[in-house]
Amino acid sequence: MTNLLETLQSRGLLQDATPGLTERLQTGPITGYCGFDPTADSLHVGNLVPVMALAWLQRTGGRPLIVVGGGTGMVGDPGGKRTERPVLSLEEVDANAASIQTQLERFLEFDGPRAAKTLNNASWLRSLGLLEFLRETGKHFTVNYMLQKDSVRSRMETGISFTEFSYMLVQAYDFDHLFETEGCELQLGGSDQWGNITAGVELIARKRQASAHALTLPLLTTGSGAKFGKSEGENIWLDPARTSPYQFYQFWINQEDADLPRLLRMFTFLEEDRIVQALREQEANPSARSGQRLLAGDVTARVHGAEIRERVEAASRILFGGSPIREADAGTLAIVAEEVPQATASHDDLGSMTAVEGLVRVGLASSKAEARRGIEGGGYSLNGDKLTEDRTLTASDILHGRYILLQRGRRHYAVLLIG
RNA sequence: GGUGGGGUGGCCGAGUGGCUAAUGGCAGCAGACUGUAAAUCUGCCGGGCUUUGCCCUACGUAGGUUCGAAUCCUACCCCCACCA
Repeated sequence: MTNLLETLQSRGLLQDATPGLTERLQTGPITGYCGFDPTADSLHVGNLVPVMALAWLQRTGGRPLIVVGGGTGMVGDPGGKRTERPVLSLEEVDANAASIQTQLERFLEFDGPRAAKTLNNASWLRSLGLLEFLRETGKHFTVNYMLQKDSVRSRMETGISFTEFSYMLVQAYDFDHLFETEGCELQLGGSDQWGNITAGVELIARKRQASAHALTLPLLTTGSGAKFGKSEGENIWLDPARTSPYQFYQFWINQEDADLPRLLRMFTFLEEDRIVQALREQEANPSARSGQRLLAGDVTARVHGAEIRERVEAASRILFGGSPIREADAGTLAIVAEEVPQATASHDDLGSMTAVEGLVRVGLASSKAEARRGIEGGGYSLNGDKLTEDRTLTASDILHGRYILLQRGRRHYAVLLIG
């Protein structure tokens, strides 16, 4: 069985780990957990880093636990926020946790001896009394210890609320609770979580004279230094209702060459040999974008299934294959129309509806003013021909009696269905 | 608590009575080049509209002075520095 740390290291998924973890792993499989924010009913691409890490934990013999923060979410993070975080009801958290679990099932095995398990910390935190907490948990920490954490220290100048100050103890309590009830000895988290995680390690050490371990994951940015996992400011979600599979696929296809080595290792389970080979192909013939195709295909298939992958690949081939869209046959256009954002218009609308209105209707522009500006800048096309000015849509714009293909830039397509 | 400095568009940061929807830079979108890449150059970049123009909203908050305020005055809130 391969070693967890070596695997994570080679996958670019290891930022830091407590010193004793290597030794501990030599003695046998470990149970590890990672917390997720249950504020949405879907994971997004940014969440995939810890998910992949948990998957590797399971694949190297461990047992992954997922904790949704229904309890910690109630305390919230007051720092820097203008409006109070909406407090979700237990039902909402449960519902969100359920849909998140469905998504996780694509990455983790929820059956068998190493079955992954989802827990909600509300179930033990909400009933926790203050005095009990202070007595059982608070007494194990000195304020001096807490003040040494970077997260606290960096806030000493500007001020930190008691709630926020205490947050690390609540998270430590989680870890201790899981240690006791699930035999969980490891917590994974983003590198910004190091302080909070080690607080849990500390609690377990003092309260139980036992050792637990921390492992942090790298903060993901693109080669250009921007936050990863967003497109035009929007999160890329796993839920097809939030981000269509086509858009999801396109997100990965559009990654830069320079990021491919990292992304292929982080977000796929492909063997190292296969990745090296793919990168070599990419370098030899970059314009084929085979690396991006491999990445996008792999991740899309895992999240949405092989069948959906076929469909979005087909649509992408048509749209980006180079042949003029006006020459596409009805079947081809039907495939495309299925996958890209679409809106409908009636035959009666034609003759009065303008291209600008069409662009707004299919969502390629958020307002008519934006659409007009975009046309002036040469940013929009209709059926593959660049729009040079706004004009009325007519019956002659309809392809195969049904479709008007609109486009922003080179990458963003949408279809207006006439019916 | 005292003294001084400051709060400007997604961020950084100019502006200190009208020519300011507000110089620059970053980010973002688009165009050219290319490979649905990067780099580079160019355009757009508060919002809306019946778009050679018009209308909203905006320079911490609330009032005030003025024909006219991001710019002046008053109060309040917050931040920073030094002092206590």
